[in-house]
Amino acid sequence: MPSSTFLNLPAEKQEKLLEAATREFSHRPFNEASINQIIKEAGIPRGSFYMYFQDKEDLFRYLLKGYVDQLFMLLEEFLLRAQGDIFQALLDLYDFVQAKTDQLDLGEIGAMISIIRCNSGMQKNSLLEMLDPEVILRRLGDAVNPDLLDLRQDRDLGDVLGALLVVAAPMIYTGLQAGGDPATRDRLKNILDIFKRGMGKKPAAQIENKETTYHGN
Amino acid sequence: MPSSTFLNLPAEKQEKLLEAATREFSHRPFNEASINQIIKEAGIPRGSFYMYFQDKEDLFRYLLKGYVDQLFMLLEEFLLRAQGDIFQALLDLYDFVQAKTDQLDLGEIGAMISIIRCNSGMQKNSLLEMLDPEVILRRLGDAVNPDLLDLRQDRDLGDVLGALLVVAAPMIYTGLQAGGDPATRDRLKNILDIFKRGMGKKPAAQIENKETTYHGN
DNA sequence: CTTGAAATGTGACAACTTGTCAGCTATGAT
DNA sequence: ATCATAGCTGACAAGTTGTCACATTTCAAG
Repeated sequence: MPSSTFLNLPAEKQEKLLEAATREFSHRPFNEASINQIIKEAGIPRGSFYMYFQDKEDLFRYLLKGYVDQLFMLLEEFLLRAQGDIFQALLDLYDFVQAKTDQLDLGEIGAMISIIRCNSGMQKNSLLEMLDPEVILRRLGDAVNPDLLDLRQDRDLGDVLGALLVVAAPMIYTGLQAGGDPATRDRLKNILDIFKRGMGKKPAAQIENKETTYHGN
Repeated sequence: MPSSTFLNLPAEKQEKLLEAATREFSHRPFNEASINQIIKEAGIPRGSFYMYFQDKEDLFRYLLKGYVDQLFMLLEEFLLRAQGDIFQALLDLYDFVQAKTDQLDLGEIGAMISIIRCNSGMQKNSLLEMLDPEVILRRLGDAVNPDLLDLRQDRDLGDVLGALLVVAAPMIYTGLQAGGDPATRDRLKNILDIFKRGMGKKPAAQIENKETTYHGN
């Protein structure tokens, strides 16, 4: 978290730093990104930087948090449009992000995508850190239509949303990396369908003997 | 990947380096871990280190890969014991890892747990990187009993296993961090059950017996 | 206005870090 | 005994980070 000192700064100065940071983090992965470079470009002295943020990680998280917030807002919007159908909304989000990929320079989402892409190696899943079920439930719970889901306990909505996002999030940026490979979208769709119908064998087709054929693949 | 030079080294010397690295990485998170410290402790000169590994990340990945391999082997073993029931095997793996937590110093798994714990901040999910569906399918495909699953296309087994591991893996080390909080195990069990039966609303008539084959404890 | 204490800004600095490279030594084939 | 090859080495340049003593601004009270 940035210090109050930073938040009290004129908005213009804040943005200059944040922009410089975005540029740096979208060109070099976290461990290679240089505070020196950022402050040089933002035109603030070294000492000041450490007034504002604890360290590089502090800055990185703050930046990413902002972008993740935007993603959540997008997902919320898609949920509303799809009448609370979370499966549909996730596919819509995938398509939206994918479309933005081709026009990277367009606004905030583009910047986020660059950062994620560039940090896909070691830091790839810093994003996933933010997928805490509690948080998800608080943010999306109201936008989801529970009538479309098979919920049997209070906790189920949180568990379902958590699992969905944990699976969908990596696929969304796998899609980014593959640059719109339709196979990735296909897989996302297939997995969502499997989640919907369940992966356990249904009684109708149940077969009792196990030792017969499951060694050949 | 380490160079062939490293792999040709006397096993004793290799281990000394790997052990030193394990110690370092389980005390400081990746970006703070120091190659200097590692080589000092392993008693090899700086130049040599760069003969063996490309850089710190190269070493870290190699180390982690070894541990992840062990986890896969464990999961495979649990699969065999559970007659190919992947849901049961994941719960068994959770319990096994959890039990080891209380006795950290016991062997390789203990070391792995320390590293994961220490790198839970920024690098938390480097592990997840290794959860590529293709790899999972190749490693576990044969040990899974497909008769227990509702598979409708060739690709479904890979997609199902991929999704299961992506969801279960973070929960397994969330459990680690919480130090055996029973709520985490409960949640894992609940999510697995939801996956089995499906999260989409069923037409009222179709709801039938669910907990037949699965002996949850 | 003046004063002075609190908040903020600053850049030189010490203590690291990393990867490289010119030259060293061991190995083993001829 | 020779020599090429592979492996080993540590001093080094170029970079990194976080700190701290000091400078400057802000602003309320006298």
